[in-house]
Amino acid sequence: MDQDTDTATDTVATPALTLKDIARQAGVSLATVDRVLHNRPGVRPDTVRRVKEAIARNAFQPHVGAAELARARARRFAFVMPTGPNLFMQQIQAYLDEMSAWLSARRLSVEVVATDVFDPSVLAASLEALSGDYDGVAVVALDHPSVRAAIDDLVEAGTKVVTLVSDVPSSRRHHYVGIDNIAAGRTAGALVGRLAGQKSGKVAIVAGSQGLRDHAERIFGFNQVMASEFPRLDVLPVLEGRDDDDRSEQALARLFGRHADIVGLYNVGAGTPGVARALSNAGREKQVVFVGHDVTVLTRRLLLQGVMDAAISQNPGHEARAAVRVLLALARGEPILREQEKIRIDIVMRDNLP
Amino acid sequence: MDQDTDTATDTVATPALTLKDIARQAGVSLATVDRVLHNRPGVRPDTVRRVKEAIARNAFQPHVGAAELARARARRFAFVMPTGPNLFMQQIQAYLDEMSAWLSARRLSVEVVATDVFDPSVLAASLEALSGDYDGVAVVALDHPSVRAAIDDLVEAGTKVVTLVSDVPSSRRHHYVGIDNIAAGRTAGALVGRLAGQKSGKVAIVAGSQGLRDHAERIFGFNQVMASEFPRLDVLPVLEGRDDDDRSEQALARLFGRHADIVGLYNVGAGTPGVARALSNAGREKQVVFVGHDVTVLTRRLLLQGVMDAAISQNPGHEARAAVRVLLALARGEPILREQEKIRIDIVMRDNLP
DNA sequence: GGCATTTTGAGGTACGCAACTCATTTTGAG
DNA sequence: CTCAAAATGAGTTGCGTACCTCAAAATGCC
Repeated sequence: MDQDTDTATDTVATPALTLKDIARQAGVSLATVDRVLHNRPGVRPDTVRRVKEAIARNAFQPHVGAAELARARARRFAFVMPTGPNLFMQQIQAYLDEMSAWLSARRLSVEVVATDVFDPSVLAASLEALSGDYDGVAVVALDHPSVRAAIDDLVEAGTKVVTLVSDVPSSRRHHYVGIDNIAAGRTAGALVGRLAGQKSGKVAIVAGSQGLRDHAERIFGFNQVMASEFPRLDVLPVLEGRDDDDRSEQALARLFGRHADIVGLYNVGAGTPGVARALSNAGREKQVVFVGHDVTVLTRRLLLQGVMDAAISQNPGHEARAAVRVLLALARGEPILREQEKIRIDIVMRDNLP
Repeated sequence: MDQDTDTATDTVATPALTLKDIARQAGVSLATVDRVLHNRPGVRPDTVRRVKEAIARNAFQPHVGAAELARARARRFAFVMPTGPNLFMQQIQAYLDEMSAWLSARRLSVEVVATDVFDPSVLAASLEALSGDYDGVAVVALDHPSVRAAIDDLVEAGTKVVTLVSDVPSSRRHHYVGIDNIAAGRTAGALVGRLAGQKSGKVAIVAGSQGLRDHAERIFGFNQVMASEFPRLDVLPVLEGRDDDDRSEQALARLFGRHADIVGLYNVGAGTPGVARALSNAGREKQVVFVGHDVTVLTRRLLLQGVMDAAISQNPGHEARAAVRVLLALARGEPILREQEKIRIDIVMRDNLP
């Protein structure tokens, strides 16, 4: 068998060391290695150093399976998410359900806590109530001082905390699983501008509320791009639809009445059904470039019909799984694969619908 | 604490059964359950049924950690990939390297076998040579009868096989990790057509070779969309650049000389540096919509400069990790999370550069 | 009904680590 | 130097599964 003279083999991973080997190398007992590994007290600093060196020198990784097996209690994670009919949140929950086999094979439990995430004090109270019972918490967080305090308390108590979809950058949360909303807004702006072709005219924006951090950030990014790259397009004042179908529809219908030269439309949040209705009632589906967020049953149909031109999307399945994996890695003390857990800004058009 | 009257908790996963429980429920011994679980011979069909029922009834999942710990030998996977300076393949390897800690914590080994994947007999021989030594093989496969036979042999021998980036649909491979190239071509077509605005004119295509399955499929999808949706654009015959910079540049330069009204350009494979050079030498960066594939150092720069308008991309990190996870799940007999392992067609523009 | 054959039970060992106890050694303060 | 406190060693148990052996029971065939 000499055919493989032009093939090379390169080993990526090898070891097979155990804690016993580390103990021997460091010249200490298993018990001491264990103490160091779990930063338990009662080890002289110098000894700690020797053990850590031995671990580093061998790039030793404790066997995940063995560690998990040896644990006394199972790990519990909580997902704190909004009540109500938000489709995107429902999708995240659906994907959590889909993981149940995966979770139970690892003896993990994930509980969904539904609460009013828009009321800071209610949300903060819900978070405080979790203290001590969970190894990790993922939360769709409103950025508010009392929420921040609640998060910091959890972290202080040793719970791993991940913010989901919406971040609280000033808190001590360990990780944020979600997209950069300014970049998402910029992307929407670039799409509206470029898909409008050489046309000039006005561009409408419908948002849930400018008080929501993610909506405000998207609008900011959108305007940034429009101002610098598409001066021929004139951005109208933001309509606030409160993510409500009827409100959005009516506001937009009035706007269409006043302006005949609208060539672009950016829907920042939910309320897509109402926006689409207003658009078709005005008979402008074909002339107006319509960009929105998230891939749902509805936006999928609108894309296929050509009413909607592009959807900016963050993959809910990815977010659900990334949040679980990050919490697990944090709890185990494993490194996080940043590349893997980063949520991308997806541009979805008709032909690359997932 | 009654504040949480409006919060609900929903448990996603619970159990904590073991094999012993299953044995008791099925009225058999542990040994018999073990025989059924690993389909070892010597169990009456009726007994098998009873055991399987007990497993199903309880949605029992063997503890992954315990199973992994109890295994005698470690699992070995091989990645069969092209030799040479293909940037995309190098990225996949880099991401495999990045997983080394993750792998060794699970006592998995991944070896990269470099070979000439474009020569069917060499590739087939490389695959045959792996037989028996590996639990799983991921291969960037050329679609050719002898390669298909080699894959089928591996599968026959009990090795799990995943095709990577390029598929061999007619083989018995267990899974394909990669994108739908027809849809990718369609997406490219839609982008070129829409970003060209109302302009009419000619569209150029540069490919590596129409003999490569993925390139041919992309071109097919591209033409499909152009014909049906952008009749005002005239697609020129495909230039073959063999993924070579100079060849691509020269061919394209000649084309620019002959046609003054080129408004769109689709680069199907590699050779992007040459394509970009031809474009700027002709002084047409601004008038021509340029869409290509993959996000590399180069395409990133071209996107930022505005020379390139969009890149269709498949995430190499995702592909590397998905291939490993799929092989592992197959080897363990775990279910595959299809949603998670599906490689999406990413549209990357300047503002959503990863 | 006796026999060979198939099926099943019972039990053991090993895997690598967490978590614990208790005895022993080392250390530093007085 | 003495003694209490701190640091460490040695050892045990259990986690849930894979994999193995050997004996016992059940089955089917003539």
